[in-house]
Amino acid sequence: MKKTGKTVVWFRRDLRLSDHAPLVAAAQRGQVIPVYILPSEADEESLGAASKWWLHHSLKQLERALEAKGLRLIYRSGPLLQALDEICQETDADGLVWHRLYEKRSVEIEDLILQRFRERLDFVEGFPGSLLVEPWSLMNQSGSPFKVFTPFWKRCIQRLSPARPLPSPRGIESPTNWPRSEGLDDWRLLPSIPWADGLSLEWQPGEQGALAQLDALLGERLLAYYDERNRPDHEGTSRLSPYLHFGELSPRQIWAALDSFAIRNGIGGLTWKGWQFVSELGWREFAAYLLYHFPSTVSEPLRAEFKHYPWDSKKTHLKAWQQGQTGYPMVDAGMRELWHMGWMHNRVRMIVASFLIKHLLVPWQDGAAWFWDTLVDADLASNTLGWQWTAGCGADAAPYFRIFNPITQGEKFDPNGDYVRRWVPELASLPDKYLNRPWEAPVDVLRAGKVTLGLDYPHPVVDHPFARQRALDGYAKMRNA
DNA sequence: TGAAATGTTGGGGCG
DNA sequence: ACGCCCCAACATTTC
Repeated sequence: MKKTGKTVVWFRRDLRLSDHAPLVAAAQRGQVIPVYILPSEADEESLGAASKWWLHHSLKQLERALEAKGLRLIYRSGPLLQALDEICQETDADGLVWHRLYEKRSVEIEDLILQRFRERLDFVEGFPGSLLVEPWSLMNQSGSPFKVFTPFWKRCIQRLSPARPLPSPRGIESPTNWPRSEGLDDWRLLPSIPWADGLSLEWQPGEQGALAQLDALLGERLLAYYDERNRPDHEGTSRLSPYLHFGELSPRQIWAALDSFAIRNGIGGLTWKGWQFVSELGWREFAAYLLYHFPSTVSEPLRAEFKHYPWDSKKTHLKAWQQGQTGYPMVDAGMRELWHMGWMHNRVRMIVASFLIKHLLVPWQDGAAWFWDTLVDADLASNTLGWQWTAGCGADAAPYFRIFNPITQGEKFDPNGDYVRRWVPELASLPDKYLNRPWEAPVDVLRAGKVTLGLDYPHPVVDHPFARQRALDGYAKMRNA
């Protein structure tokens, strides 16, 4: 092997230049060759439509940021191992670095890479950084993985290193000859239907967008987070999830930003309500942790007895849910927000998920698949945890009998009806009293609101008390089986 | 980060 | 003054 000091930086879900340990390490060695490889289906869960849209724009931004440093971003297609092999040979690189990912197949591939390339190259390393804590480094007292959030997170916090985020390296050496690159546009990541127009209005993918969003959070939003995070009618949440998923921002950067915000404003200590937001980062960690230790939970319930739940998967019901036509305004508002934004408020995610699983008895995997396809923040670990949590079959899950009432949840968390009226405009003229229960409205109220049920807006697909009882009966049946 | 049924308490209307 | 009922408000239990 010839020592060249050239290093391939394999970008994955770390589409940023700051706090990027592999990039820093590569820049210290010598010439840097940034590469993004579109994984083949055998390498990774194939991306949903919304994720593809995001990825396209995020890569464009990364490309631009690298250009400003005199670098290019080389595009290649999988299989990953082969593509990495080729690029290293073509460029004479003797180094290969990347950020670790933690899904099962990614872990396996990284092991293979280490085996195969360590003999040939001078420097081969996967860096931590996508998570705050490596999943294998944390076990409970009996040596098995945590299955409950609170003790997991307590240990996590104890373990956290106070390391500061790394600045983006300056004066990176670029190679004299650039290898060939595929064209990003040729990958056709953008959808062919005009669906993504709404996404473009709502989101700014890329590192700059991520930092702007973080900056917007650090102020009133963060101070009010504890009280506002459940209000889908307000901008109460951080909206950092897609940036975190694609690594346009690292959890360590967020942690550090929150820490210095607290110090600047003289609000420290564990009592500060702002730490509620940090615990949301904790749930992200917990999700990745669980998926690492229990990879089968992508498709199988963690609690095995749930395999016997008597699902009733009517495709018509699934479709009504997907299209936001269930006749329950809060549910439909959420599903339409999802379609328009590629995103849904977390409180509403819980409501629509509970509705699909418990009111319609559709298997949670079908809901997870729809979220996977339509969310710009679709994340295998978080999606799996979220759906299993709602279904009651996961770790630290909501008990099965905790069935959200889509009517009262709407009235409680969208008290003025702003959220429902925005996404279900055909009901906008109804008074608050009937907004979440239009089928109870007297005929003259419906007429005044210009609503004809079954025509402008659907009748409820199921009766709530009936559906609730049916779900509970199913639970009893499962336990007896 | 539930909802609904059931139980308890206390004020007020009323005969 | 008293008992009775109703019901809101809150607490507890159950799913």
